[in-house]
Amino acid sequence: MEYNPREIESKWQSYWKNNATYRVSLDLNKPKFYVLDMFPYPSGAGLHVGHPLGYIASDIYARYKKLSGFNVLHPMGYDSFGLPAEQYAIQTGQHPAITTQQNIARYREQLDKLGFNYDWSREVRTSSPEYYAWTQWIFRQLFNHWYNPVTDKAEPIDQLIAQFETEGFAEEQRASLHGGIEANLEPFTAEEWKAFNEKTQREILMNFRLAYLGESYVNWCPALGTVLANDEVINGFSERGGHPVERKLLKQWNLRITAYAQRLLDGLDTLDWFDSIKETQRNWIGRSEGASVHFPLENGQGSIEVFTTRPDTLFGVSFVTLAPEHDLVHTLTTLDQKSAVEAYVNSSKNRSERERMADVNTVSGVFTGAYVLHPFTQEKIPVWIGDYVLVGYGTGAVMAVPAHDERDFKFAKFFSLPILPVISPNQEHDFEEGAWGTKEGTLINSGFLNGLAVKEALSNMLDAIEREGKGLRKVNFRLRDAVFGRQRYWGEPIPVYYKDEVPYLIDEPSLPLTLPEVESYLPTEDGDPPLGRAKQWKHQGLYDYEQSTMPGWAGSSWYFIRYLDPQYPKGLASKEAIDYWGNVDLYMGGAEHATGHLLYARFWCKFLRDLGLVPFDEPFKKMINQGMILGRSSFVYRIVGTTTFVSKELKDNYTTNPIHVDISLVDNDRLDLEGFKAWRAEFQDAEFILGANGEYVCGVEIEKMSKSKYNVQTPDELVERFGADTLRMYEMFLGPVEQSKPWDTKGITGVHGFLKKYWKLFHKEGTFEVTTTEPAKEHWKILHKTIKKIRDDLDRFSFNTGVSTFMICVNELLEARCNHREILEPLTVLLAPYAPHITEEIWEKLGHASGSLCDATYPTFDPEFLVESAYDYPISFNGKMRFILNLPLDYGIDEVQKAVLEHKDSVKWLEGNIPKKIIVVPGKIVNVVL
RNA sequence: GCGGAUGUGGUGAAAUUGGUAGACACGCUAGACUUAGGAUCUAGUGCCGUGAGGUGUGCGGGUUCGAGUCCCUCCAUCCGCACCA
Repeated sequence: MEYNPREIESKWQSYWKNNATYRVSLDLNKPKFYVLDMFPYPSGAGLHVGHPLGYIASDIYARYKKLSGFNVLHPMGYDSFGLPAEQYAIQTGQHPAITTQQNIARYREQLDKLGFNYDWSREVRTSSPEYYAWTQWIFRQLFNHWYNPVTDKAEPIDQLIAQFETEGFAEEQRASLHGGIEANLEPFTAEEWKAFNEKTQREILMNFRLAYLGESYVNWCPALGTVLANDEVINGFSERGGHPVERKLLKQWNLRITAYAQRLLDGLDTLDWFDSIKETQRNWIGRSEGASVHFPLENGQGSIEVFTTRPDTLFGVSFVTLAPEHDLVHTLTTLDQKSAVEAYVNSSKNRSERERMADVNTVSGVFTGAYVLHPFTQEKIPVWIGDYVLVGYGTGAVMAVPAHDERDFKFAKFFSLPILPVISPNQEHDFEEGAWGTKEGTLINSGFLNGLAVKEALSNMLDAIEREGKGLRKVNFRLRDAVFGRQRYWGEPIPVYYKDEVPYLIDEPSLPLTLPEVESYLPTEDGDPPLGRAKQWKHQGLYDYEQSTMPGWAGSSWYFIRYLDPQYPKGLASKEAIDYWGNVDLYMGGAEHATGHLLYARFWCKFLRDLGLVPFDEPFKKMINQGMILGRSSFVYRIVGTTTFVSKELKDNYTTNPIHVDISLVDNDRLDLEGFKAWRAEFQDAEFILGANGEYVCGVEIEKMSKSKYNVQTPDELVERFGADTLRMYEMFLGPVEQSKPWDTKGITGVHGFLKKYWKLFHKEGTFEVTTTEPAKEHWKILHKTIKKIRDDLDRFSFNTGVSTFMICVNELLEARCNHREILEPLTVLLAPYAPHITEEIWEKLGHASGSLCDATYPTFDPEFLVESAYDYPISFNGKMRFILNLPLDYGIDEVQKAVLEHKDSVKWLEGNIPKKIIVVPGKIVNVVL
């Protein structure tokens, strides 16, 4: 019987489905293991070979854990809200729910063909109302909680209200707040609080809520009619569609992720993730330590607060710069400067992010006419405006020290402002040429800091600032609060309605607040989001609902919890399920979510932890990021002005144009000539100038997979031709799973050949035949060597070397003509995670008529079988290996040395010299030093 | 500019703790069986050299009996961030 993957695979796929082989349930007698794939967005294009790479790796690992006695949770679902379905709806009028449903069906079909061990009874879809009811529920909690900096956790807003009613809001409490809470919030007494009307009270509380309505600059994309997150904007263009993006001040729902900045940073140290991702998150959170310092206005009307990481250079301040959007710009500008300032502020407002980014080197700014006083010297310091200062970072104002900061230097040079060195560099430096930005040197011109090294000056100055009430030590984060509203249709409705323009939450029993039907998915004529078209959609028939929907990352920020108990009607998941399954032990997915999904999910997890809803602080303990699979495009070379195509090696003899050719017409870079002519009408009369062997050789380039480049490889055709087991093993064989690599089917025959050889081990002249006789020592050795290596490779996620190990094992067993059941049966279990179909078939043929191989036990390694009495020592002379010498392993160092020197080949390499030293590492190597 | 990663045959790669560099596979070369199968089997295949041998892990140094692996300098490529005070 021939190995027939198509027959075997459909047989076992139905078996697994009919017997619910992969369904798992809570089992307190077994240790749990949670393996999770980042769930896909079901796009219309279906899966290409890049998608399953991570799924295959996690599937192998999940099966390995299962066979090792763990109760393994391995679920799958769909991140099914998103812009593409909405765009499609705008073009065609088809409801996004229908498109999404169709795409999911296609994904499911493709996934099923690859033989994954997902427990599909646990499927979640972020767009289903049963699921997003709980996404909305979490929003309610965020709205109803604030971050208490004293206890360092989220607490019910009712507790804060109770405190306001008894104690009011004191200045000291205001000072201790952090995490984006408005700095200009005025203190009030309990009596004052009680006297406020409801609207005022709610406005004050909005400053504390973790989900809050706030005015902020957003990335507005006019073409898409929506706001985009920073990570959805690439160089001033939308990630999707490539439309221009501009800055716009908008009232938006925000999540106060900044309250969790420190915890998000600290948590990274506990995670088993790649350093690159952790480092990216650290940079994104961007913690910097320094001080906020007040510069009193010359006219006595308040002060400008700046943030600096270099308070040691305070005596070198020659001006203060405000961001154009800074609140004080209008009040402090003098009459003479008014028109110049207004012109500048307006021009920078109209300058999009894109333009500002494009010319980083252009200096622009304007003098306000106002002055502040230096906090220590009382000298007059001019106040300027410059758009190199960002309103969203620090206080939106900087103290400019041109001698020691490159940007301040450029600004000072451009406007001929004074440059005052306050650090004497420890090497040659010209202060006319540039800033001395490093923290090395000795303080000069700096009053009480003179003579100190920078480090000492820093701490002295910080002490002085606090002691003299000029400011405070402060930690600043680059991280901004996350905008939580999108002007789109296909997302979770935000469970809020408005009464007198004040937002109120929908009651918990009324959730989910489902999406209304609309006749078009475009923004309204008035510029309202698509939900504005649902005129009858009102709370209790009276009050307008919020018209924004949640961003794409809302549903994906907690889906890993829903899988634990996906149908639970009374909460995110039952307590028993959460306590048993806990957080994710292995998370598999792309590295592109480093600053999006992975940060938001960690934030929500910490919040839910604060509420006591989950017992863990981090959602994903270990993560592996699979590399991207790139396309391998093929080219033909058309001689200009003809329909003649020339083989690659001859193309330089002609003037040619390269043309992308569909990779299905190319095998090992050789073009299928007839197929090419039939491919497109314009090529039907094509003629070819062939190269050696009468073949047409195509050119090759590595590019992203894309329809227009004809280089998309879907898994379907490969599964059809070679089977899922071959594709699974081949994707693993390509290289380390975390590495990006071009897709290339060249090697797939090698892996397919391996499975055929494995099949051949059990068959003699077409019939299944294994012997129950006792295997030879050599056979046991091959098996246990393989068990050890396979387990080691799985434990370090080295799937590519695992495949090689199986190849070596099967080659050796064929060579040794081994068909002993005692060897081949454990080998079958060992291989099962990689190739689940063929091994099930063999398992059945081996006589396990009932039950699945999935219930077997993974073979364990017994070192007994590998014990050797002798070893092939590589003998080196001066570090160069010269010959192999087989010696007993119980030889002592002296005996080894003696044996080496007595060997006939040693005479040649000694060249009559007496060795200076002979290094013997028992069981490893011998090195003779001459 | 900052941060992270990578650099090994014609190709994908392996070498887990400093110990035989190139396992495994593709491709290629030669052969066997056959005559259309995208099959199977055998042998060879880093480079130079007929050979003995020499040489070889981006470049240049260093540590070591011994370096792909550790240290220093430089180069190249990829990814992320980027006026962050």
